[in-house]
Amino acid sequence: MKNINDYEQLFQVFSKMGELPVSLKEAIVSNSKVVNFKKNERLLSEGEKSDSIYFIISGAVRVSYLNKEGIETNTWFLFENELVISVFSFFTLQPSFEYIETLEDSTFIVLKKDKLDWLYEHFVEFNIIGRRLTELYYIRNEAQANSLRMFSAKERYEQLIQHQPKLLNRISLSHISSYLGISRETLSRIRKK
Amino acid sequence: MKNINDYEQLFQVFSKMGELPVSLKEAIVSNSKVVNFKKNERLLSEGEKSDSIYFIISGAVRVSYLNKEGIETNTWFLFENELVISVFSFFTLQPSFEYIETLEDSTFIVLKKDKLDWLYEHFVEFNIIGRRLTELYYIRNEAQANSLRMFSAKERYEQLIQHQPKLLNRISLSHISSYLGISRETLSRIRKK
DNA sequence: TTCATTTTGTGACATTTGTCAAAAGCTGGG
DNA sequence: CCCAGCTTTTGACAAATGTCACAAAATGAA
Repeated sequence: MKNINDYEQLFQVFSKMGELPVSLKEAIVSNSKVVNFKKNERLLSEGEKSDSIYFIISGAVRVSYLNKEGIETNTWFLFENELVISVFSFFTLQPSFEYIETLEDSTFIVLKKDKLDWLYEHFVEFNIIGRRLTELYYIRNEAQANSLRMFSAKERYEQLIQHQPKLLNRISLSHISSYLGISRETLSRIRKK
Repeated sequence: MKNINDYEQLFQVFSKMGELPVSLKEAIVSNSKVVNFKKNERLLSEGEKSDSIYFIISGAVRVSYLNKEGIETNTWFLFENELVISVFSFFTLQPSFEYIETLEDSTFIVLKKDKLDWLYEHFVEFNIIGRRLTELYYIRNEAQANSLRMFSAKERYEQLIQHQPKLLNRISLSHISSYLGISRETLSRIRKK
């Protein structure tokens, strides 16, 4: 089932971050799996530990949680060639308050955390790649926090159109509204203008 | 001027993240400096590149930027035993939109980015420490973004009292208000109740 | 202590955003 | 093609938060 070509995308992403010797590539392949999920299936539920990292070969996912009124709040949308974890749970090993769900039929490479740790240990240079990728996702996250602090609902929507237009094609507006930190109705009214 | 004892705090923080051999400790000392800043001095201004990482031995700083109306917006407050950079600028090497300013007289260990990269290169296990620290700060940042999306102004203030009460002792309310993403006046009214 | 400066609090009002209920629009399976 | 179920839009109104102007309080230097 596993096909070496499935890994080409992953290797390209990793190679941009640092040295990726063949021995490390082989170790990644032999420690991971390729899995398929249908649309609206869960990779992770609330209360579980996020013990796997997913690389999206194709498809899309959302990382979300239920706020105190039980309303879905989306914190991330991720697409092909991106990595998915529940940041808090994965890094702290504590149960997740978030869940992860596919938005489309999707194919992933999945690597268990203990295997990842094993790779970090046995291929010390792999820590460079891990560090750089963490930095990149961190920057994206910070941009989100700043945007929420700094801009009005309308401005946040305009920024999204500018910087992440593909979201609008692939994600429903109600999902986007909670990502922007506003209500469904407010987003609808912003768009009307 | 540089005293080996100045580094004890830093070494403790690093040691919690991973192996810190003596040779690496020595390399850190010989590649960094200890510097003092008075209250309200700038470590970094807008437009400059954040090319140094600061470890706070004592004191406090804020990371801030001016929003489009020219109003200060604070994104981070950092205290002793914490590390300070302008995340975006430091990781991307692009000019910073943020500035970094001391809130109190402060003492730092300062390490230039090129020296840090040299350390990462020559002590590969140092990447483990760097990766883990990046993960920790990432988690904190994500908690901020979620809080801004999920909670009302009042709730965000209550969370701050619960989780970071020391901020109230050391930081002015007007600085805290922009950190919480609300106006000075609204924070004042929330507090009255 | 005194006074200038900075920070914080208040009132009145404007604006933004949320909430609830219902209508309209869209979509995929049969 | 049609309908059930989902998503989006709309209206009316409520609540939260912002803005401006100014007053009060706190702070710090002389």
